[in-house]
Amino acid sequence: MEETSEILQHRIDKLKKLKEKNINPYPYSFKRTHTSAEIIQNGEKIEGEQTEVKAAGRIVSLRLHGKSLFAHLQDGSGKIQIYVKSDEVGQDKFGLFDLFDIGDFLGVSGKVFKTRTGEITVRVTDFVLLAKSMLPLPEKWHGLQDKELRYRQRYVDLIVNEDVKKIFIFRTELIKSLRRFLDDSGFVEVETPVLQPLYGGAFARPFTTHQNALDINLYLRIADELYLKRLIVGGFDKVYEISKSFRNEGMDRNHNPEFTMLELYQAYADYHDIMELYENLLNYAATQVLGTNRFEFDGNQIDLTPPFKRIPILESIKEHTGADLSDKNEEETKKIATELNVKENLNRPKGKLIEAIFETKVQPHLIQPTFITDFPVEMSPLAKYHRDKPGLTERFELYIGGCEMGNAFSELNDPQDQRERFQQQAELARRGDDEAQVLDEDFIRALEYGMPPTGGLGFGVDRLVMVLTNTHSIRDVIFFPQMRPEE
RNA sequence: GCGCCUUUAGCUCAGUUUGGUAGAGCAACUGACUCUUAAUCAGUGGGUCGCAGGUUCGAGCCCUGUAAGGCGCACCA
Repeated sequence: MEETSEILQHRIDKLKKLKEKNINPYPYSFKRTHTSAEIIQNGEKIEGEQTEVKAAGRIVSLRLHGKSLFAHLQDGSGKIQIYVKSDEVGQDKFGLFDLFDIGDFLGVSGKVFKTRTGEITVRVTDFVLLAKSMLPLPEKWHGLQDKELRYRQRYVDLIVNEDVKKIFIFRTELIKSLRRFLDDSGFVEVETPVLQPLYGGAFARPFTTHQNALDINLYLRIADELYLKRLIVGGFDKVYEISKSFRNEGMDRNHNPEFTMLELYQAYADYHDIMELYENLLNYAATQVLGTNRFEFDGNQIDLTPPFKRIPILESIKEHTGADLSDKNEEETKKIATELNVKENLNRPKGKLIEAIFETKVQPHLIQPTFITDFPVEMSPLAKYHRDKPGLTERFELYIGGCEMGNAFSELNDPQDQRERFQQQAELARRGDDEAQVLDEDFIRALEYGMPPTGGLGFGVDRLVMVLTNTHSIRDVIFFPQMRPEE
């Protein structure tokens, strides 16, 4: 049997007293005339007038003065101060505040006035309890600090930490502006399966699940790519999807097992066209949401004015290390990696070694938006061979503030080549790479019907939100980040 | 996976070089107070010190294990 805490017991007693007074602590609705923000916005205009306003919200502060009181009500738009006087609402009714607590929802009617200190306030003539709160809110000036509690009980975090809500509203506005740009550019927003019989389009371990009706195992998608390209085959010229993907891998401040990706595909375009599209998309979205295309991330001023710098990956390595890897074999590349003091596992194919050198020696320096292009073919099984450079593909990644912000290519549309790339992946899988991509016969069949030349792009929306809001943990841009269950 | 750190009242935190009756502020409760806003004033209650062991006459503190979380590294398009 659980012992009832002192505070909870007080609230249970208050609830009982309310019911004895025939007051429903959980009534059904309240007709507002104004939000708190609207009252404050129109405050000067309606102040002193006879117009009655009705507002509602959660009591977040309460200052009792015997026969009068001040409180703040918090609603979705902000906070509004209310002033309640015993002789205006009646002594009995005023006494109800003995049964109210910070955290309760209240609906009030009254006229707007300005206090001596200049704050727009509702002088309450009537009020009604809208919902009783049974648990105390965190303390008023330190708020809720404990990260574990903030993530597990995001609802409390949102009540008491104003900036948290701002980030999530920013997130929504950003996604809206991304949609607006793509919609206005003739892209069609589509939906493709989350539950897939095969997974593909990225290197990652999937989550698996089971469908009872068909008695088959299914995977939660790790990317939308292969289905969106099927739609290009089907005759859509420009498609995009904003959706959750799921990767069964480690979690840290840049990775949550489920995250939001935006993928887009454009027929008759190559990766040069996609670079242009992407830099314009980012410049537009940032300007729409921030009001400017310049912002601070991690102590650096970032400027999103197109065009972004473009540099092939091997040249970027040469620039930052002096090492020219273009004509080196696996053994020589390994030697160079060792000399460069790259501390990662070096017993890997050349492509992986290049990646490792790039990540440690180049990536941290890519502060201003930079397209890194022309990746080795073994790292890019869904990208077309480079039209002039053997062994490389027409692929780019964007980096901003040292963070990877997307991946794109001239999409491979040669079905025979695609089959060979899948077979190479199968070889990697046999050698123990559990993130190698699996052969998708139906996807190859789609390519065999013919896919036009196509440029495609995918990027993590969460990370874009992080960079634009100068946030350093993905958990701060996802409402309910993955946590171990309590107890 | 490895290393470091955190865990004490509803919340934010103290708790000492050297183990000796569990502390503060806010929140709560009682009373006073009709323009306050960290309201003020007087008083009161509230603890399985994450959990389990160990050392000790005695552990919030020392030791071992364990759980959750954070940070860094590794892994990871």
